Amino acid sequence: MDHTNGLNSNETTPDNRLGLPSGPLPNDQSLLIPDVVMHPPPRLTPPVGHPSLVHQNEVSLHQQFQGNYYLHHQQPNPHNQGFPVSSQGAQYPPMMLQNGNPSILMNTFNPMANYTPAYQQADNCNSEFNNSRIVENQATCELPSMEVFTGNYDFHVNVARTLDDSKRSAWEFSEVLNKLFVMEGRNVPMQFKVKNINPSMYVRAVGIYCDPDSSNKPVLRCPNHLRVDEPLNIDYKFIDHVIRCNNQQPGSEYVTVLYAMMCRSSCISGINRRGLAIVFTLEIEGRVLGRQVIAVRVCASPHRDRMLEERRLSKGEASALLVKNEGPSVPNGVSADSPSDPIGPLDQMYFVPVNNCDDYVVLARLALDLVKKDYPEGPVKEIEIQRYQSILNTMGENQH
Amino acid sequence: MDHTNGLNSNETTPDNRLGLPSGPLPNDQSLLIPDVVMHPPPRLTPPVGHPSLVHQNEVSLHQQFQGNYYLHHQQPNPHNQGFPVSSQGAQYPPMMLQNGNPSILMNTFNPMANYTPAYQQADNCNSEFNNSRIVENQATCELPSMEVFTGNYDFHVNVARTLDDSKRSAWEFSEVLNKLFVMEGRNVPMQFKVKNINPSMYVRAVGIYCDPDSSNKPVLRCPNHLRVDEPLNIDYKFIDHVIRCNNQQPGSEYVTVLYAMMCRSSCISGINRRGLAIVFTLEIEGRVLGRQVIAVRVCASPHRDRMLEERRLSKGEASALLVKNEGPSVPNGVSADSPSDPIGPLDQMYFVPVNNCDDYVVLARLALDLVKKDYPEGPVKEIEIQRYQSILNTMGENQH
DNA sequence: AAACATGTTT
DNA sequence: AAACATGTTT
Ligand SMILES: [Zn+2]
Ligand SMILES: [Zn+2]
Repeated sequence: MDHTNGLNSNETTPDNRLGLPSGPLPNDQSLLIPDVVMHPPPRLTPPVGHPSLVHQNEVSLHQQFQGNYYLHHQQPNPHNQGFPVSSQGAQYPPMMLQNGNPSILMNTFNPMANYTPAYQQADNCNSEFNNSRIVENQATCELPSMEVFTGNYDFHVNVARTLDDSKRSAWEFSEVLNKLFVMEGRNVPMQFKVKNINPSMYVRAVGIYCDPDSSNKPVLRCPNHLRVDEPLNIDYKFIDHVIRCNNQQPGSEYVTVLYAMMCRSSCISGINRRGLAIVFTLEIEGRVLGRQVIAVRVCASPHRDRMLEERRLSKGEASALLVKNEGPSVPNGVSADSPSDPIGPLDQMYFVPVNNCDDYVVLARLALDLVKKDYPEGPVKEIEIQRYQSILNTMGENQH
Repeated sequence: MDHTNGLNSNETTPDNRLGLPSGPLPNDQSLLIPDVVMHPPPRLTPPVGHPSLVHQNEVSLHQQFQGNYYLHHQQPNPHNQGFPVSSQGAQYPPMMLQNGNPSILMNTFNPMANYTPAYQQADNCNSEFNNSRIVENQATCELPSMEVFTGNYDFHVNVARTLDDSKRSAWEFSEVLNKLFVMEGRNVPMQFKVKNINPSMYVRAVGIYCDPDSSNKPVLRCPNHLRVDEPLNIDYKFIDHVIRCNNQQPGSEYVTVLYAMMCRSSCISGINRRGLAIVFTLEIEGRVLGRQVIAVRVCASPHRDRMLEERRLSKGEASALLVKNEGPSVPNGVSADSPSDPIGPLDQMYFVPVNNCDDYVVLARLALDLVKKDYPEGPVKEIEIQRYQSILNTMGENQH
């Protein structure tokens, strides 16, 4: 099925109709809210995972968050969909270590991905964050990938267990369905694990419809919930985003981020009973390092509906259900690597930590040479070459 | 229960929030759409009904619509509710005979009614119609009366029977419940019978919640249905009105008007499952001549829901249902008169047809004298005196 | 028309 | 938690 015809659609977003603030680039609504102090990784140990182009130390997850670092919280980033005034309810709270060493970016970039040049709306960005790094990318494109891969940073997400063991708890997570059942507007703690965390990493959360007939459409709030007089819409810029990131909590084992779903799965003229998933991507500078997907149902009775769906699954009726309305129940199976490529795995980024300026320059020059030698001619090669030349210029390579 | 505190509420209407057109008098959205040629009454015969102040001929209903006359169609008239920017989803298609004889208005006016001076928004009015006659009145006040009375003009309304005898017809009418069950947006023909029709008469339709806790609130469309990109909202001025009058059909027995309900009874943030009724008032110059009330449920399955409610009624569960959600099931019982008063029945208007200018003036002078003699001192008396003096001025009473 | 889906009331 | 209310799918 070809969904690229969405490029020619005349879709408009309700925020325009309702006179919500829209800048010259309405698709980009990136936001950074004030930082929260967290802990940096104390030491780096050799990495595990993809060997190519990687020279890096590893830090165990137990040690990962023991220092002080900032966890930046970035708000929904709509994607560039190639047609006017259409946005996506996406959220990506970036995790940033502020005291990281300088690193050389050894990047493999998927030339086939729907990559959109970075642009930002200044008024959506917190000045403390170098938001030029947060870009539209394949995670926010018209048809975001739902392929799960943990990547070299062993990216995992886990829904925290609710403390309410009654049958009226605000959320329940079905392991067998890999599906979150949650009431509208209730915070759910999501726990992210990342090995070898880097200061520039962040997690992006993008809502996507499971049904291929809808998965090229952005997940936006319904007209009812868009009412500007809704208490929860006051003093909030992204009232059209279904996924809202409410804050984040530091921890020693993982980073916990609170997400709330601001529409029901049944919301009329909104999600409209379509199956929904959240795609979490671990990213750096717009490159996807890992991806996790969780199906979500936002409903009034999470317990009842979870029981019904699990019963249906066990009765073998799941296939009909999942194919039609819910989409594939987001297999928990994980591939450690992203799709392979002549020049190495795509869509991933690796970092070579160095603790002095001279070595940094030496490694950057080597990386530049490798790109010039190994990359096929094309825009990707040019971008990568520019990257290293920019680094070398900055580091005073111009001096001699 | 005292509902007058609604006067102090800070309610606002969604049309303001959504930036819909709102004139300096947002409560008044009177509209007249182009006239439809119908038939005038061929002759006048003596009247039946309330004797006081009535000198008039009667025309049988069979003869009533045999000539040519215009049936004006007027759109929802919001009421003045005594607080800012609140409007009511009201509709009143006026029936006007264009070739009627001049008449003296012998009016009894209820001094206790919440009468609001007439004002109009020029751009809402069809120029062919003297819209200064269509006013805010007690039918559009904060707490419109739901008392049924046929009045001296024997005002009756009847829901046309659907031609679709399947169980999926667009509407069904329950006689026992006096309740219309209708799908959203589907036209329902309402048949109005009026004895002794006068060219200035019209029918107003106002939606009202049956539950006293809500009956002082206007019946407005929900945010979902207010979307300006809804096809049915294009080129329509009153998208916030639940009751839409789609046209009217001449007939020899009665006037048929098509009404469509533009929200479901279940619409979130709108009717929100509250019981609803339509109050039809036969009026002239803002005076109420008769009133009929029909309960309405706008739903996806009119047949099923009618059966369920009728079954509930027969099981004696109706009382609980009706009191709580549906309100009194709008008794079909009818009183021919409106509440009595020392100077005669209130809220009704009678017409003395005369076929020459001189007699018209004589009768008007007599009416003036009667008002001066019998009416208690007060604003009502002043208004009535002004009315007759205005008539006499117009008829050249000034000449001598 | 019956079964189902899904929010609300009891 | 079960029953009910009410839109949708079969
Ligand atoms: Zn919603
Ligand atoms: Zn509605």
